[in-house]
Amino acid sequence: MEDRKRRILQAIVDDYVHTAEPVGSRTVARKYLPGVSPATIRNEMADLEEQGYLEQPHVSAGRIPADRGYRFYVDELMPRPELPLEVQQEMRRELGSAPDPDQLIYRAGRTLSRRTRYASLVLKPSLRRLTVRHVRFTPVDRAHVLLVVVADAGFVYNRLLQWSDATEQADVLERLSGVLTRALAGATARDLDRTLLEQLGDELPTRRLRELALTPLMELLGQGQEGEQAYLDGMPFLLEQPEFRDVERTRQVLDRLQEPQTLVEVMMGGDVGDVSVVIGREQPVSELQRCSVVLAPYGPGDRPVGVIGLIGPTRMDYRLTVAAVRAMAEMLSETLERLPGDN
Amino acid sequence: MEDRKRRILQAIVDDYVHTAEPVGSRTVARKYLPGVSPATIRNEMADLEEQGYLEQPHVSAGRIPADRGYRFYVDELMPRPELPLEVQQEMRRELGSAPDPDQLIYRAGRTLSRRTRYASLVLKPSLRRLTVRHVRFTPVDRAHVLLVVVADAGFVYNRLLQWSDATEQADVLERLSGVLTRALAGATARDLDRTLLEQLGDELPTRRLRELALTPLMELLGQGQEGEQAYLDGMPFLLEQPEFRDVERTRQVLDRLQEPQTLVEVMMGGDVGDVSVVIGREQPVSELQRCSVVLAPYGPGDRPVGVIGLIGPTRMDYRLTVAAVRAMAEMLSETLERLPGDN
DNA sequence: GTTTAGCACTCGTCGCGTTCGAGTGCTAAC
DNA sequence: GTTAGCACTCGAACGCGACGAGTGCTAAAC
Repeated sequence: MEDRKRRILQAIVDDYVHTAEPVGSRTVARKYLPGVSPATIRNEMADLEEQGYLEQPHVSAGRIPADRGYRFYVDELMPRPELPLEVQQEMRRELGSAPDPDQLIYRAGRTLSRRTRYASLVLKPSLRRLTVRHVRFTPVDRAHVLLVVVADAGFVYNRLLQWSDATEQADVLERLSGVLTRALAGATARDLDRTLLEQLGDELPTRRLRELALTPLMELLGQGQEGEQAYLDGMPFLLEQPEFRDVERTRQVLDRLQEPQTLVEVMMGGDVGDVSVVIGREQPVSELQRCSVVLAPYGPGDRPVGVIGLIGPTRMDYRLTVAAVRAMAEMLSETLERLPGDN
Repeated sequence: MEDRKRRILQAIVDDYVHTAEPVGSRTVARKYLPGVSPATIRNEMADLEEQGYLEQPHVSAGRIPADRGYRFYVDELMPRPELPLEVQQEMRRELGSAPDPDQLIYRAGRTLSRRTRYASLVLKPSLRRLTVRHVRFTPVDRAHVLLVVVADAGFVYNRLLQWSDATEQADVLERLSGVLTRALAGATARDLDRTLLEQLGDELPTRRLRELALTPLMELLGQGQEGEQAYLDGMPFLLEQPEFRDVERTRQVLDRLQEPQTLVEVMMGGDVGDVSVVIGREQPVSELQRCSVVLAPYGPGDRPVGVIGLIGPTRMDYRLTVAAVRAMAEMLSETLERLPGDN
């Protein structure tokens, strides 16, 4: 694309992102390309529209970026995403030290949405992606045993099991916990093929134990996509955006967004590597076609285990959101590696 | 209040709740009191307004109930709250059996909001209100220990502790867990005065252990109001209500409602006993003055440990919401007592 | 004394036509 | 290839009148 067209597209995206008003040729000429006349810009804009980068809400309005325009902007035109150092520090402070990783990722989402004024998404790592540290069967009352699996970074997964004579079997449960912890510690779900677990089964005294204890454990370890947990935070920030002025349309979006299934679907749409941006219709969920999502994987060290991100109207501040999501994913990963920090 | 006035007030509330339109004397006469002329009704309505039960949006509109009108309705006029048996069964089915109590209360909120189309509130019991069943210190990695407290009904509370040489001290942690569990099992936070914990301290080998282990445990057990956790679900349902047509006002309400602090505050406003209804301005939070809240305590057996409820516009269907909240609180309490149920 | 018919009055909503202006595309000149 | 000029489009804003729901008051009826 010729340089002037790029500059015009960039000008339109920049302006539209901040004003939410269609941008006319006059505005572009005056504010962004003082050397060029509106008429020239009009010609270029007509070209850009024909190529699908821009669209016109109606004849007598200016242009607004189309999905393709945003895509080009994000890939080629956008200034390097950077967050003011002070904002970064504030985010880090707000993230602070949480009492446990669940709280930590929850706070990460919260801070991210507070700081950017878009809604945040967080995907909690499923046990499948983590390394098991500890398995523990704990009697709760006569008829119930709590299975607790502690994983990497201190993520905890519980399951309450029905169990007759739980209290009498305290020592059995104790031994069971020991055996399973020794066997599984350091293993990821991937390592745990049937064989290993069946071998384990042999170590357990009775067949009954095998069923009661091993089956739910395997379920917990192998839980599929329905086991993924996702949080959404900062919904009300979306209402600040003029595109959500229309309550009926907004309701449909938010309705869909409160379905955990949708969140998981949306967050699975990112690349595995760095920050990824999914713009408007690139997204599979039809109700969210006017929204964009910025996602980044996080996890202790470099191992991505979960996803964190932001969702907003396609007219979102990509530079800000990409910078913020990247920064937060990094902070979160760091913190998860160092774990709780001080206090 | 004379019978006719009561009937008129009831008619106005019933009608307004369903239509969201101010109710005129003609409507009342035709639909609810066919024997009486509109003029008579007008006189009565003027009285009711003077006494603060009704208000008039503007001169040429009908009347709508004032907070005081709703209050009288809820206390005296409302038909006995009852949920169709099939709805109750559907709710019970949806609540079903959850893998752990956290999931259970989450689902309870979700189902409650789905079924009533208002937003649901759930207050998770703080450890202070529960009985301790099990205390467990689990090494996670070299530098961290996870403190897990299992309480009544299988509620789980975690805290990640910094700890040097955690792995080497596995057996110490093991013994520590045993000692503390034996000492604390069956105790509520109330029983745990300083003395008991200090006695415990004597049983621990080193002063270092006392600090590392006991301090966070005491914190966890005694955590005050900031330790309360609250969930909000079904926000988008509120957008279906015509009073939330105005985005700006709605944003303020939702903004406030996403503050966990607010939720706790709101949910602490209920009575301890049965279902309680807090109407409009009776509520301390100024942004929620046009909202009402229906709350009920829940807990295993008859011991209330948490609160569940609904929030909606003051023009909410009190009969439905009271019935639903009551039913859900009962189901939840039952389930928490019986615990996970089958599967 | 209570109820009701009649009536003048209020006031918000809706539909309609007008104006205004931002922005465009096209044409012709530079 | 660029730009000035111009006719044209069309949405937003405004004003205006008609409409109608609903009221309060008065006076008559019960």
